[in-house]
Amino acid sequence: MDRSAVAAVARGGARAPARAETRGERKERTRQAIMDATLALCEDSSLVALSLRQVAKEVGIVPTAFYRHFASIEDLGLALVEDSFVSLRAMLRDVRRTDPGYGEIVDSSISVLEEHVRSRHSHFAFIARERSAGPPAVRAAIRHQIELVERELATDLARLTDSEYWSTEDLGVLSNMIVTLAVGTTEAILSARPEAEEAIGDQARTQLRMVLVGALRWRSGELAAADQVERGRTPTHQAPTP
Amino acid sequence: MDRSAVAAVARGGARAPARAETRGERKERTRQAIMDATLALCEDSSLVALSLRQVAKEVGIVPTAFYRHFASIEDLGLALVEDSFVSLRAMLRDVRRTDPGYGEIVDSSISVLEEHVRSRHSHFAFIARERSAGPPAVRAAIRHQIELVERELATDLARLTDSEYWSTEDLGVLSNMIVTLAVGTTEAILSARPEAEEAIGDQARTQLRMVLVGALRWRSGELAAADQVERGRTPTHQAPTP
DNA sequence: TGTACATCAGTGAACGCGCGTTCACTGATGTAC
DNA sequence: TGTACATCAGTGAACGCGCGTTCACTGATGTAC
Repeated sequence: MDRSAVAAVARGGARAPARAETRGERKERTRQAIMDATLALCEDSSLVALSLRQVAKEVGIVPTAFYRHFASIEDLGLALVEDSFVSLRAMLRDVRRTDPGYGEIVDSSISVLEEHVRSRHSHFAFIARERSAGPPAVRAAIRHQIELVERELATDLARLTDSEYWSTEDLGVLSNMIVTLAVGTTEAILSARPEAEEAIGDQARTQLRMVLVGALRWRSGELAAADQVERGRTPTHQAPTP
Repeated sequence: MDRSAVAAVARGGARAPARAETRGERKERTRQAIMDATLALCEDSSLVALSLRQVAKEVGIVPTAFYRHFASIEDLGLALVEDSFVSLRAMLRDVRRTDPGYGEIVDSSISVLEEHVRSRHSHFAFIARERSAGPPAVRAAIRHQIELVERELATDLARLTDSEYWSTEDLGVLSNMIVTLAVGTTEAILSARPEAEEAIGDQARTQLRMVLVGALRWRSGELAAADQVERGRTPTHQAPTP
């Protein structure tokens, strides 16, 4: 008896394709099935708790067939990092596509985040989870990718701010903060019940506004802003002394 | 042959105690040894990837003796959450002990964070890691504790801000943002090489200042601040229109 | 203080199970002629 | 177009190993009298 889903489909068992697949196409499809199954299976634990046999069983192949595609679960994890960051970069592209002069950067950016986290749920969950819990190589790969995103955001911010007031270093610090908040918002959306999602989005919008209000008042290399913070407890509504 | 470290110590094998331990004291010591060993073992993976036998071996007891102390690894995890938040709350106490009028809240708070993350390294790493990767019950417990901390911080902030400008809701949003940044800083310290720690602390200080500058300019229920952000790209140095 | 019994932290054998990995294999697909 | 051979995705048996959990046990500590 043949219980292999992949093999069954290959022989036209389900939705018979008009044209027979080539060997390469079928292999690619199995590879994708392995990656999809893995994302689903580790959704509520972690890659480090997942066995090759569980994955194979979910896909409908024999455990040894796994090795035709990946050398190990860790290797598979690295491929999933690649895929997940393709999703993340698609999101960044959408964020940038918004006209930055339109006056609603904050609202639209968070909306784009919400939308992508919803539609690419498992990719974003994978990044958020394995970032701190994955196998060492996977963790390192994710951290590296996030660092790249941070640097890109810093150069975006450089275009939007006055270079007279903003040092390269402080742009990096601001970029890091925004990325940290985005990661936090993503985690919140992922772990919240669906009806709470809107509230989380609103919170994120408010946070981003608070940060940008601070950013506009910021002047690198001066203690004025910091002094202001620590001197009074209510807004002074005065211009900072240059 | 007896290779049980616990048993050996109990019989005075190492640094013989002046007074014989009671049965209860010895049990408590083994319990602590289990918790310490677990923190050490899951340091670079996760609780979900840890076996009862690994823990028992590390402690020097037979696997079945584990059950005298915990019903399962998950149960042990919940005990570790308790312990870890004792460390975290000790940190919060130290943060609050700083005179809030002293004018260096930011510097001293981050220093206290750095200090505690260093000295209670494994507790903070445990929270950061299992928060998103632990067994469901452990994850839930950590999220609950963090939520409590967030609410406490919100009431602290209420005392430091002008209630005319700040709604309860916005205080919660600000509190959530500060906690998110603190978690991010903790993760960064934990995963950084020691020589990079100072730079991370400086970054955290700058971020907290940026946020507080924004917070002082914030006025709940008004769009003024947000409009400001989106209208111009350079600081206007003008008072927000009320 | 001495004795008899209860408690219980830790032991050790045993169980059935899922694990990663090896190996020789099958048979459809692909290719050279 | 037809044939002979090569490739290789997936198979299935087998391995030794570590797993969680059961069970009856040991012997030091604790307690009642």
